[in-house]
Amino acid sequence: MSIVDTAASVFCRESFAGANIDMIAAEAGVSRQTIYNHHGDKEKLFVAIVRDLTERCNAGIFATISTFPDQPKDLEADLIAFAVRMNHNCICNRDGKFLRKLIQTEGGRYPELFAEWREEGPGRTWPAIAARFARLAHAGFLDIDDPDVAARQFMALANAELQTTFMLGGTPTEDEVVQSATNGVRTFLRAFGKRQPMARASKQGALASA
Amino acid sequence: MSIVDTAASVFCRESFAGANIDMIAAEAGVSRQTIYNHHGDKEKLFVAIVRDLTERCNAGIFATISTFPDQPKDLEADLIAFAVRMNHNCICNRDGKFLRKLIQTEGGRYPELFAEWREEGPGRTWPAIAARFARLAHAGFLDIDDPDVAARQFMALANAELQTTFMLGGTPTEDEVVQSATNGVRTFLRAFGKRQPMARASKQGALASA
DNA sequence: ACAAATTTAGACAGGCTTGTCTAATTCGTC
DNA sequence: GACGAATTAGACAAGCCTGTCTAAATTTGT
Repeated sequence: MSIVDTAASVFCRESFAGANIDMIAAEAGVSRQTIYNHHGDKEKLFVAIVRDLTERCNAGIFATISTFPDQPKDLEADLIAFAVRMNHNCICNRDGKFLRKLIQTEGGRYPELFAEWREEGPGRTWPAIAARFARLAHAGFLDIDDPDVAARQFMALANAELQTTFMLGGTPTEDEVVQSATNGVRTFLRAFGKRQPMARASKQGALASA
Repeated sequence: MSIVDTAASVFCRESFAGANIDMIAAEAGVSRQTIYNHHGDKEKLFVAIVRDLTERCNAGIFATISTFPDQPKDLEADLIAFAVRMNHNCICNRDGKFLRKLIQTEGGRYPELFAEWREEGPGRTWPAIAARFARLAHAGFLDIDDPDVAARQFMALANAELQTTFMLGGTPTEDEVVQSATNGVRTFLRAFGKRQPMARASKQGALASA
C-alpha cells in the first residue's frame, strides 16, 4: 500500500496528533526517511492525504451520480439500488470513511483546507444530484417543489438508520444498508411519488420529457 | 468553569492525543496538580468527561421528548417546533456538540466506553421517541407502519440540511435550524400525514380512524 | 484565630516524537 | 556488470508531555 494510503489509515485511526511517522513508515513498509523525502513534514503529508481523498471521493460520487435512474423501469427499485450504490461506492468505502473521519476530527484545525473540500465536494455534488431529481420530476416521475431540498432529504432518508454506526466510525452490514435504503426510498416516494405510478406510460413520459 | 467542562472543551478542540494537561489547567484556572488530585490521570479524566456528557445529554433529550406534541393543535407547526427544540436543546448545544465530537473522534479507541454510551443514549432515546410517534399514529394523526423507522426518519429529515455544518463541527444559525426542520417536517407529513388534516374533528377523527 | 485540608508553583525524571544527518545498501537502467 | 538514483537503518539533538514530588501558600471549618 502506498505511503499516502497508509498514512490516511493511520491518521484516521489515531488522529493527527496521535499518529506518528514511525507508525506510518512501519505500516507502509518504508523507512521514515523516505516519507520525509517525499512529503517534507507531517503537516504537508496530512494535506496531501486530504486532497487525495477529496479528489477520489468526488470522482466516485460523480461516477455514481451518472448511474442515476433517469428512465426508471421500476422507480422504487431503481432508487433503492441507486441509494445502495451511493452508500457502497462513496460513503461506506475506504475513501469515504477516511475522508469523513478526517473532516470530523481535524475540520476545526484546518479551516482553509476543509473550506476547499466543501467547495469541491458538497458544493458540486449536491447540485448534481439535485439536477437528476429535477429531471426525474420534470419527466413526470416525481412531484417535487425544490429539487435541492429533495436531494438532501433523499440522502438523509436513505442513511437514516445508519447514523449511529457512522458516528462510531463503523461500517454497516450489507443488509443494514439495503434495509435503510429501502425504508428511506419508500418514505421518499410516499412524500414525492406520483399518486398513480404511470405504469407502462413510462416510454411516452420519458420521451416527452427528454 | 469546572475542570470537567474545560477539559471537555479542550479535548474536543485538540483531540485526546493533541490535548495536554497544562492547557486544560490553564484554561480552567487551576494548577496541574489539582487535576491529577481529582482525576488521577488523563485517561480517567477523559472517561469522566464522556460519562458526564452522556448523562447530561440524555437528561436533555428525555426532557425534550417530554414536550412531544401528543395532542397537537396544528400538527405541522407543533412538529416543527418540536424538531427545533430537539436541535436547540440536544444537538446544537454545548453538551451535544461536545459529545458528538468525542464519539466521532475517539469512538474507535474506547469501544467499551462508547458501547456504554450507545446503550444508555440511542438505545433508550430512540424507543422513547418512537413511542411518541406510535401514540400519535394511534390517535389518528399519522399513518405510520413502523414507529421505529418513522422516528429515525423524522430526525434525519429534520436535520437533513444541517449535515455538512455538523460534519465540520460548526453550529448552524437559528434560521438554518428552522428552515431544515420546516422542510423536513413537511416532507415527513407528506409521507405519513393523514390525507385530510381532520381540522377540528380531531376528537371524533381520532376515534374514528383509530 | 487556629488547625487541617486543599491548592499552588515549580522542579524533575522518564519517555516519546519530530526532523536531520550519515553511511551503507538496494534498485533501475543501460 | 556498472553507474547513478533512491532507499534504508540507525544515531542524534531538541522539544514536548506525563505524572510525581516538595515546600510554600491559601482556603476551609470550627
